[in-house]
Amino acid sequence: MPKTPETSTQKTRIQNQNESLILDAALDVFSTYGYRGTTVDQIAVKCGLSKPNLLYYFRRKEDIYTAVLQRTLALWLEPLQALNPDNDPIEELTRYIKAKLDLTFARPEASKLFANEILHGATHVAPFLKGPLKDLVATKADVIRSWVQAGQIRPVEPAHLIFAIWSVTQHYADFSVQVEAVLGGKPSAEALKTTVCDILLRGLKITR
Amino acid sequence: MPKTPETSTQKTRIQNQNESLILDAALDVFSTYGYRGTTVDQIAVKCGLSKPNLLYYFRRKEDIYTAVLQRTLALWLEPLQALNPDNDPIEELTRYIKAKLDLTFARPEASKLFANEILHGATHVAPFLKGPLKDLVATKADVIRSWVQAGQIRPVEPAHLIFAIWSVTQHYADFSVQVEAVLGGKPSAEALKTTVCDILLRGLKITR
DNA sequence: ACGACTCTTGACCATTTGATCAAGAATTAA
DNA sequence: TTAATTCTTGATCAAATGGTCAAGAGTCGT
Repeated sequence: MPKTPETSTQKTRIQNQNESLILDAALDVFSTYGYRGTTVDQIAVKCGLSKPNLLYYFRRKEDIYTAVLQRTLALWLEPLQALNPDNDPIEELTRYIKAKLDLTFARPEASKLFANEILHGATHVAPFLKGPLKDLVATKADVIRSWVQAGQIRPVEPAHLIFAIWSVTQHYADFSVQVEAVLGGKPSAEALKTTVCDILLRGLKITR
Repeated sequence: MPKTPETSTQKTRIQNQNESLILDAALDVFSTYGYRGTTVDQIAVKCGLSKPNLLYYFRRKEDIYTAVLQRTLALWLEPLQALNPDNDPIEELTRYIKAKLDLTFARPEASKLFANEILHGATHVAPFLKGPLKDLVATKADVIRSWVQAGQIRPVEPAHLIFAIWSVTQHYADFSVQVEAVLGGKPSAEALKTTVCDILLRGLKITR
């Protein structure tokens, strides 16, 4: 009986190589055209493989989609996980926002893919949202709450501060077309970091 | 020669009625499934007309899409247009944010439709972004700049403050699935207004 | 070199879907 | 009522697309 890649125990050199090729191409195409707007053939052309060959590595189009989505989720949790309760809150939040913006500029396709998935009901990542993401936000909300109680920052709804950081930073990836149209060009990544931190964090600083 | 609705000078009672039915249904479906994810038949079923009948009123699927998109654009400009330079800046910005959030909760489909359009390259609204939207933002950025120069609020990059307001408010429509998954339920619209205004505007207030 | 397994693809299929059209039903103005 | 116009739809088409398959090409351990 011929083994299919999915059921094989050990991955071949060629398997690793081609799956990687496919997922890279798929990220590009899915993030640009959405799930339904993407054809398997588009991905195939982009990575230089034939359509049946793609479907040899991933049985269904949906399998490609979930695989590429899965690969980006870890990337999403990472920066928030690093929020350290023992450091200065403004410094920590500044670092977090800057890390998020770095991600936004380095991997805008990942942001767009995720945005599209949520926008259309998150049918493939609902467990992720209700599980790991919810838990992580709860944990980090506690961190922010502890900063408030220690008088290190002014009172704020922790979860909504996190939402605000997410939405503003990802806005520059997801809505880049609009941002560039309105500004008349790409904003500088470095200037943006200062500007965004300013808008989001200045209200948290204790003034005396 | 039979007249097609598009070329007729005066619209019939039935024309007005059915076009409205179609566009209402189309907004729902397009905002949920995206452009490619939507079939003409889905819209037809939703509004109780036959598919060929839809295509009698709108020749192509794309015409339905642009029509429903067009109808929402005015809605988008409205609240920002009301920003009045002669009033107190914090009050004005608070009013703007609350109006935006009201829109978000009243018409989340409109927000999602727009988000989806931008996310996928804004191919149908590029002229809108580079024209009316850009102009309006420029005008209102001047208003904000004048507040800064008058010492009424602390210095801020006006365009990016506007972006921040857009992204945060629309986040609660576009990413509602994520917000609700993380919070474990729908946030209260009224509480949200206070929270969001707080996060976005507290940093602008002059402290003495 | 050989045999077993893995990889690749041209040809093909079934379904979906945007769009057309002719013919009939409903509406409207006279 | 009548005739012109507008509205409606069943039937149908062509193209796009997800997915299959058998047969051949390539790879690898021995």
